[in-house]
Amino acid sequence: MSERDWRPRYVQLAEELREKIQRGELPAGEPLPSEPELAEQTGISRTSVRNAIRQLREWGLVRAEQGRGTFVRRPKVRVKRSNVERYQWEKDRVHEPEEVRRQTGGTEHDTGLSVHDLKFHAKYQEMDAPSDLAHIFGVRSGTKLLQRTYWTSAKTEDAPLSMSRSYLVHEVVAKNPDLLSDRNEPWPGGTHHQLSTVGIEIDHITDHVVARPPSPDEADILRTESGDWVLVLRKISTSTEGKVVEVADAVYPADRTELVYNIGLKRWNQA
Amino acid sequence: MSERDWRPRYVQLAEELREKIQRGELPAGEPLPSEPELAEQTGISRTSVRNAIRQLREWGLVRAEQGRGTFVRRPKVRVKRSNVERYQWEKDRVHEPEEVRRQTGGTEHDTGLSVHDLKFHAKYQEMDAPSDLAHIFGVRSGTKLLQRTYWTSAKTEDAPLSMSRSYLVHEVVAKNPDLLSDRNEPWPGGTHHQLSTVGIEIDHITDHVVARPPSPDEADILRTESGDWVLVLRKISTSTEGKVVEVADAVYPADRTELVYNIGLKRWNQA
DNA sequence: GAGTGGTCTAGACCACTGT
DNA sequence: CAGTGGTCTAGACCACTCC
Repeated sequence: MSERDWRPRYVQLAEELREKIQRGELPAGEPLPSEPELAEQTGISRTSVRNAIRQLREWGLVRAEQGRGTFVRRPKVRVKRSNVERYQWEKDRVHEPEEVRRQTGGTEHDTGLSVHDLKFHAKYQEMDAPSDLAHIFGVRSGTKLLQRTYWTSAKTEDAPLSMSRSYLVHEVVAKNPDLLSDRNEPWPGGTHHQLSTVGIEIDHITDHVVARPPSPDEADILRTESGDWVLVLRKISTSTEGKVVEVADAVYPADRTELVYNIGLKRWNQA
Repeated sequence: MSERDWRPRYVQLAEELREKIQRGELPAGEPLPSEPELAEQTGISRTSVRNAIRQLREWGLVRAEQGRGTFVRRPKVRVKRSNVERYQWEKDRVHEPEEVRRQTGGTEHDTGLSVHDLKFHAKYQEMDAPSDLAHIFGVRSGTKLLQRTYWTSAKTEDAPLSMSRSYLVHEVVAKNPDLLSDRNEPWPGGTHHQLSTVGIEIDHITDHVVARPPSPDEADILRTESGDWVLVLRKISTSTEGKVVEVADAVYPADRTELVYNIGLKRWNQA
C-alpha cells in the first residue's frame, strides 16, 4: 500500500518532469510532449498541464516558444565578473599609450568576447538629479547630471548581454566639452581616463549588489524569461579628494552572472 | 478615437492595478478587491483575473494569503552586508578576551538585531566531498568533510532570516576534537577562532555571488514567496599557507538583501 | 457559515511556426 | 495546412480564515 499523494496534480506532474530532465531522460534542447499530449497521457486537463509547465518555467528548466513547443533549457553558463581586479585594471590602463587603450574596452574585458562579437551602444543625456542620486553625490536635488546609457548586443546567440547607466555631475565634467558627447564613445581608456582629463583620480569604489525582477525595458534588452530576475550592481566611485564622482548602475541577467570579490585580510603577526 | 488595446486583458488588468498601487491608491497592507469582485467589475472571468494577480505576484507587488485575501506588499527594506569590513572585524575579534567574544556573534553583527531577537541553530554532520567542493579544497572526491549548517529564526515579524552551510576538511579540524561537535556552538569568536586553535590563520577570502530560485528547503526556511529568488554567497577562505580551509554557502532572500563591497585602488603617484 | 484564494475541468478561439 | 503555445470562459469543489 503506497500512501496517497496529497499534492496538487500539477505539482506532481511538474516534479515528474523535473526528475526526467535532471536524470537526462529529457535532454537539453529537446521538446517536452505537447500540452494536449501531456493532458491525455496524465489524464488531467490542459489547464493543469499548463500550470505544471509554468512551474517548470519558474524553476528555469524549460522555455516555451509560441507555435513551436516547450524545450528543455540548457544550463546557463555564468559569466564571472571579478570587480576588484577589474577596477584596478581599468585604472592602470589610463597610463598606457593610446593605441593600447584603443584595443580593448571594459565590455570586452568583462565578457571575454572580442570586439567583433559585440555591438556597442552609447547614449548621453542631461537630467536633473533625483533625490537618491543627489544624496549620494552630496548635491541638491535637481542639480544637472550627465546620464550615460551603455548597452551591448551580441551577434552570437546565448552571449551574455548587459546594460548600464552612468551618472556624472554635469558641472564637474563640463570642463572638458569632449566628455559631453556620445560621439566620442567608445572612449579609449574608459571612465578613468575621461575623468583624468578634468583632473580627477579615483581612490576607491563601492559596489552595492541587489537582485530584483527586471523592469520591462530591462527584460527587453536582456531577453530574460518571465520569472527571471536581474542582478543590479550600483558602483559608486570616490575621488582622491573624497568626493563621489560617478555612480553607475549595471544590470545583468541573474541566471548568467556570477560576481567575484577577493578580500585580503591583515596578518596577525604584522599588527 | 482612442486606439484599440491589443494587449491581453489580464495584462491590462495587471497594469491598471500596478499603477493604482504605485500611485498609492492601494496602499501597502491593504487588500485588493477579491477575485470574484474584480471579475465582476472588469467583466472578465475569474481565471483571467487570477492571471493578472499572478503577474503582480511575479512583480513582487502583492502577496496572496489563503482564506484571507490578496494584499499589497510593503516595499522590503534591504539589509546591507558589508563583507570587506565584516570579515576583517571577524578576524580581529579573535584576539579579544573571551568575555568580549561571547557578547556578539557574526549573526548579530549581520542583522543589527540583538541576541534576544534571534534563535540560533547549528547542526554538524560528516559528509563525503562532492566533486565541486573537492576541487576547491584541492582534495580527492569523497574525502571526509565536516558540514556545519546554521540558521537563524527571528521572533519578530519581517526580520531578515538567513541560512548557511560551512564546509571544512575533517582531517584538518579533527586535531581539536572540540571543533567536531555542534554542542560547542555558538563558539565565541567564530570560525576564525576555531581555526586558530588548530594553527590556521586566514589570509584572504573570496566571495562568489549568484542569484537563483530557491530550493524547496530554502524557500521553507526563508519564507520566500513563489517567484522570489535568493542570493547565494559562496565564501572561500584561504589560509596564510595558501590552502583553502573553509567553503561557506550563505543563502539570503534576494528582495531583502544588499551586498556591499568596498574596493580601494592604488594611487597613481605612488606607483 | 460566509468569504477568501487554490485547484480543476472541458471546452473555445487566437497567433504563431513549420511544411 | 496541421500543430504548437497563449488567452479566455463559466462553471465546480476544496482548504483555509474569520466571525
